[in-house]
Amino acid sequence: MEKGKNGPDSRGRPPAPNGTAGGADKEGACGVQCADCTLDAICKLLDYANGGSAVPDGVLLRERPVARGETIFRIEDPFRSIFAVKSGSFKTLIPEAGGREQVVGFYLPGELLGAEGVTGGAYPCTARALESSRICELRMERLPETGRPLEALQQGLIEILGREVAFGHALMASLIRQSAEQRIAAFILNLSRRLERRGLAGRVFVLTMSRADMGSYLGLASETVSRVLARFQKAGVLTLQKKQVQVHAPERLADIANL
Amino acid sequence: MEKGKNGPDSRGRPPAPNGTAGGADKEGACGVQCADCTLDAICKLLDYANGGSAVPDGVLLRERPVARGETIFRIEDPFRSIFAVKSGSFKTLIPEAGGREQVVGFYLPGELLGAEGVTGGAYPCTARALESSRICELRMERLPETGRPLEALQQGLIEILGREVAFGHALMASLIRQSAEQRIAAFILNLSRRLERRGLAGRVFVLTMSRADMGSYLGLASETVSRVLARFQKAGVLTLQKKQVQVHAPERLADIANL
DNA sequence: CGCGGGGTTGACGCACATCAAAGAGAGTGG
DNA sequence: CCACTCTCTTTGATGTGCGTCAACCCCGCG
Repeated sequence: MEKGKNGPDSRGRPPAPNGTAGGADKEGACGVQCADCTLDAICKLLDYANGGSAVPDGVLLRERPVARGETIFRIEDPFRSIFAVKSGSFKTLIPEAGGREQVVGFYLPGELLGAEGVTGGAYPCTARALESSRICELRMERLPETGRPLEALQQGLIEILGREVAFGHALMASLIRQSAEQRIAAFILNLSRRLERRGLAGRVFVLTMSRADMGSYLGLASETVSRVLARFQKAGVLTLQKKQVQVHAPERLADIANL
Repeated sequence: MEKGKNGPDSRGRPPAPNGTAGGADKEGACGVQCADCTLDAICKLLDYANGGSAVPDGVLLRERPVARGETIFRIEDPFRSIFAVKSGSFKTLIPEAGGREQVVGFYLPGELLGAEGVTGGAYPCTARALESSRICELRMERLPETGRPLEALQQGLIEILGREVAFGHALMASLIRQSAEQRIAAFILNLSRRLERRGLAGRVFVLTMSRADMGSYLGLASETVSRVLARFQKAGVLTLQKKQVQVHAPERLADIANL
């Protein structure tokens, strides 16, 4: 359980209208620095890290705000860009019969979105913001304009995709065959670790997605998610008030998840 | 219809083999030509396709035989090579608590094994032959010796990994939340299509893995796999004798799987 | 103030895991 | 060539985790 994709972010305030002009809020506390972003290696390569770039405009778009509920790409859209989450959180989903949607991933600050579309020319899923967020966009189709050697860029991509694949395997192993308690324990723990890896708070954070989203992702009914979380709270493993979780005993979660 | 799980692309990694019937494994009739192998683009690039290669020996090892039950790489082994299945079939697995093992993938002729290890420097799972098989091995660490531009090789890798990721998503969507019948129908159908894509027989083939392996992969008990297959047979959707399956009504399978 | 969506909680039933036992090959040894 | 063992498969009986249905609560919003 570990690698990849799912999760919320650690912030706490749901929706700010639009562009919380950063300051008065804790918005600052919940994003990642470039140094903690997965896209950083590529940004640096493009000389974007220090601003004085000779690269044409429009190849890398920095820090665009995205409103809660906004869709940044839709399934079947032609593949254009890879996105890095700078703050906030996203889910990816696949439409299902009957108008339902299956959540296939959650993305936290510092993680990359859309790399799955690099093959096949189209995105295999839809990506939607769970709260008001900020993203960087790397327009793949315009990379050749930069005149940079592609080799290092490709190397970066390979790293990213390789991690996704390995994570996917581990994830499958943890979902299939596990009880509801095990899945949810692993999920919470996973979120916690991913946040900490980026230098964010991993013991106290906000579950930005709905119980139904979690359930869809974990293959459980939202009622079950609710019940299990209540059980965890009763057992003193964590505390939750509304969407905010505080993890008291990560080791007990690990134990439940049988890691 | 609900989740479409395999859609247009359908690559993947489930299981199955094809092959030889009967008791001894002869793998003659069930292999793929180089033209149908995923590694082919890279082989060609190395001039291996036509034999007259200036590339140092030992970079690409061709057609090594592998005995049933043999392990070609183990979890945590340092990453060295990517393997292409030329004939036979493999499973990949992750050890679980309690000595059990979780099957995370099946690999058929023409498919690639081990690409997941390209990141992180180690294989994230163990790969074992389900029957006596043949593989080609591409030693990644020695690629630089070839003096070839890496760009095209990398491009190939990106394609491969991208497909894996997309497939993983679709797979998750199809496993989570589906009934035993749906999972098994989708599984059989997936095998069938993957075989056909490589020019092998997709209506009659051999399930080289055990029911327990299938169950592990699909998140079901082996008894359930057995029962469901029997039910399918009774319904006239397929016939099975021993490990050999004959699919009579792929469209009914698709219907059950709700594709 | 009334409406609607998300969350919690309870009752009920079913699909599937688990336990158990018997049958079918396949490999081994005498 | 025939017992013997071991593994894999099948089939039956029993139990239970969690999905489904339904009611209710809480909160934000128009």
